[in-house]
Amino acid sequence: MGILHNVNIKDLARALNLSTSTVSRAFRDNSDISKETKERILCKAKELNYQPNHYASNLREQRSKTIAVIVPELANNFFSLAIHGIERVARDKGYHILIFATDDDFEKEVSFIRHLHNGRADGIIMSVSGEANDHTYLDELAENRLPLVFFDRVYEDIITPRVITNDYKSSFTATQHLIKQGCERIAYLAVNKNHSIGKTRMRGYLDALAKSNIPFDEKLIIDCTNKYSKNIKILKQMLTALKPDGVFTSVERLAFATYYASYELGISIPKDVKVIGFSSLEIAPLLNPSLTTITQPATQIGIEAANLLFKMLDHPGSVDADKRVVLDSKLFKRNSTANLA
Amino acid sequence: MGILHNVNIKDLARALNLSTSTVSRAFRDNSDISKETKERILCKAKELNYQPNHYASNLREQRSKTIAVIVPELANNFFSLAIHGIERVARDKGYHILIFATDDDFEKEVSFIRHLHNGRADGIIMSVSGEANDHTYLDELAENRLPLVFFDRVYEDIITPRVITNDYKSSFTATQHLIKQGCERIAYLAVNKNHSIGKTRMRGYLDALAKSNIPFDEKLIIDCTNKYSKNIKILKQMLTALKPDGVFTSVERLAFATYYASYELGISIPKDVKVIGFSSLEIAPLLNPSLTTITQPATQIGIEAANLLFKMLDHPGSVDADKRVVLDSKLFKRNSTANLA
DNA sequence: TTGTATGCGTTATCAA
DNA sequence: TTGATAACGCATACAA
Repeated sequence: MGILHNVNIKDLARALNLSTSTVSRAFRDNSDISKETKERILCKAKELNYQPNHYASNLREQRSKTIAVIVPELANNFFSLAIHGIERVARDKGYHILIFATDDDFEKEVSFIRHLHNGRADGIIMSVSGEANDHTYLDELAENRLPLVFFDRVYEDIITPRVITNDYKSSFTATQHLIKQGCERIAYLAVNKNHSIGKTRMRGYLDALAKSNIPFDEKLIIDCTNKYSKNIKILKQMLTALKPDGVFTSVERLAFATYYASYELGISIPKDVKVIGFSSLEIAPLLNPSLTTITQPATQIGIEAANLLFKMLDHPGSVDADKRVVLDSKLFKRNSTANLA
Repeated sequence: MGILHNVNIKDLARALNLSTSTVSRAFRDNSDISKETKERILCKAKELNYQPNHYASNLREQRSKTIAVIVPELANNFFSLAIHGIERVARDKGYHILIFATDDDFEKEVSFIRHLHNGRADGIIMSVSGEANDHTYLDELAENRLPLVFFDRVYEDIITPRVITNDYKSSFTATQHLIKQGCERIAYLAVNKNHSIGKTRMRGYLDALAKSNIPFDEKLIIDCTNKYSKNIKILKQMLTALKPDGVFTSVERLAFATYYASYELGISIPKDVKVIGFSSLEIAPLLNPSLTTITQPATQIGIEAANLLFKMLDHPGSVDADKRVVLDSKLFKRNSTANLA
């Protein structure tokens, strides 16, 4: 390793007997510069492995050409795919992305957002952590906060563009599907009942029950956690005590937990209990039994969110603050909700 | 949105009737400054939401406090977990990570690496794309290239610290396991036979066959691709034409493809063919049938790689260039290799 | 077409 | 303990 003196624009200029401004011009498109000198410069630059210093450029130009992506967690198929979509758009635009995981910790979220006002990112794409807190901190920054786009998990009362799916409709459809397959005691599994997404999805569930005149049993609404072992305990308890014939999980992870709990208890899916869940798992067909899913267009959500942000960056004012893009999820019927009767 | 003039150190200094140097000192630990002024400054900073400009600091300090992570792909459980490990260490150190996915494209890898010599990152942690190419470009940068740590997929001939698993041993064990379960015609599925990891894993397979006096049939070495549909075609062809009784996949994705192909052909796992694969899938027990895996300590690999890099950054010269950390993978026997006889 | 000079926001050196 | 000043590497306005 040793001394790390990367060659800078001065070195390059000296090596070419040119001024730094001329060299600088060779790397920008619009400036006046003769073809030959430009080629000479680019050639020498390659030879010396010159790379314009990112920090100096950004400081000078007052923009970073990077966008920050804040998500609750990374080990999650939905967010992986969404980030992938964002990354594709960003790359096309010559931008980089900086990823932050809040681990569903509100403090971290606030800290990240505040921190980002140091010029490190030109804009933010975020899926929020929770909303049991006072998040008006976003409004406090309002006058000069960074361009911000929400996706999937949003704060309803913060007015900024967002890309979401039709969670109410999807939940309604999912619940109806369970009912059609013969379920009458359907448990609803949520991680955080107060989360905007948790609430919306639950409304769909409740309304579907009502429409089919199935009485609502509050005990069947189960509040789970983010801890695997704790969830298994909760679910085993739930499955034995309440004997549901259907389980609707509002989050992918809880579908897996339901499988594990059922295995341990010797409860058969779908014979004893049918399972449906929101999930972006690509190998859902390979599960035992294959899992019926409501699948969000995760990559597309990322793409739309990025497009929205870039529109805001490229043409300030061109995107209404209350703009919302709503995409449709898709129901994939598989064996975990098969009617064996 | 509007004008984005973040408050800078000058604004803050003016608001306090102090010089910028004094203000700057308040944010550094070692400098002399009176307790009261420091508190006054920090308080006002909070009030005005002042964040030291990241680019200016980095330009001035000549270090970025970020490390770059280069991986072949992101939609991969192993790399997700490894990145997670890296991120944990980096965060503790007050560093950020910048993630780059090469999509197994060697050109991109070269371009990323070159690009990173613009001061954007202080070091690089990388899992390489392929090695069918001339990658001595890394050596060309050698004199003043960034501190670099390889993990999992490495270039054998580039001398830099690395964190790997004992792939030879794991493959040997995996193949032996299949043999013990009664397999005699074991197909070996690789994505790139020339890849360092592909080669090492294949040697383990070959030696295990030899040790059990099972003749080696070259046709059973299958070179697959990164395209799902193409792989399915290759595997269906292979399963029908060669009738293996065991399949050893050197990459997670190929195990899934084998499942799909078998489903489509009506071939039963594990009755007709047993399957084992390298995989970091956490829900392997939920597959149909549950998948026997060789699982690498992915998160730990990331942690070790990051620790190594930070050691290099903190104490230049303290890590030998040929340092290698070797971790053990673990074999999880499940139903995909069950002996039903 | 090319060169000179200035400033982006910060920190370190030196002087007060 | 605090302040003035220069420098980090680059890009632009302006001069040549």
